Amino acid sequence: MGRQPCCEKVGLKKGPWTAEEDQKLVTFLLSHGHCCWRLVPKLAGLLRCGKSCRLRWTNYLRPDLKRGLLSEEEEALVIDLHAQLGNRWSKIAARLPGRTDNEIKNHWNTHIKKKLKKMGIDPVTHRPLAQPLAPPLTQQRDPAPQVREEGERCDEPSKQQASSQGPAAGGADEDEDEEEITPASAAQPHGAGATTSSPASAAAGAVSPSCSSSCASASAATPGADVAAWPDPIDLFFEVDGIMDMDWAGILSGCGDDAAVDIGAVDLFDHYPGDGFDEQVWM
DNA sequence: AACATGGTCAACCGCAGTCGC
DNA sequence: TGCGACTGCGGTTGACCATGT
Repeated sequence: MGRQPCCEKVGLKKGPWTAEEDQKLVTFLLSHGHCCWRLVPKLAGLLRCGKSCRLRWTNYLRPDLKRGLLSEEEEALVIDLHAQLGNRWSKIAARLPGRTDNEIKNHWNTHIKKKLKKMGIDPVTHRPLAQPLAPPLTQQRDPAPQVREEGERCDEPSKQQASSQGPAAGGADEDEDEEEITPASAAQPHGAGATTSSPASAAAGAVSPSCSSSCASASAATPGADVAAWPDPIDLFFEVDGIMDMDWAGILSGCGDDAAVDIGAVDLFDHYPGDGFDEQVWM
């Protein structure tokens, strides 16, 4: 369908975002939300395309983001989920509150892949590298687990819970996840969910407090590594979400093309005292 | 100290999916 | 039903930083 580029590429800025741009975007989104990304840059007074704004917001500016390396538990969960879902980073990310698909994807490519290879596991199929295709089912089911057996994984199982409830137990969104098992998973028996749990089972759900610091943080932020208990990321996520329901009509009507809404007066940090949003960053 | 190499991560690109007309 | 607009996703790129020589 002959579609137009997401934005007129002329005159639009590309590349790294400046602090000023970030601030404009955040200020705008926190005070007005976004109705359609296309309009955001215009209204916020940015020379970026909407797509770029969306990306910047979701991958970096969202106040609920956790920064820093993935904890071992999170990593293990990612492996587990990857075994079931394949490269569906967004779905995987959905199970890791505070993490973005981009972040997970990067971490997978730079860290996890290597680790798995080192251990002789094919990061794609989650099976032993040397193993010819189509090994017996029994064997297929254990990719992730192996990882753990190799011992590199967190001595503790904690994350497992997540996994255990993760996809399988998940609930709500499970529906799709379950049916949408990917090639990888295809390769993998799909009972993946259930099975995968192997890891999970192995882990046996006991969240070991011992788990590294990261663990702590992980669980803290991830209420419980317990998916069932996971806050709706959405809940956490926003208060801001409310934003998305704001009176756009008003805003839009109030501004023409060139109209960069006067958002200067808004103190965005008022919305996010503390938590994930570090005011310092902006100053 | 200078250069080369490798690793990491933010950002871009283009396609696919969804929705409304 | 078909088309266009828009969003979301996954793959890829490139800049920056750290480490090694």
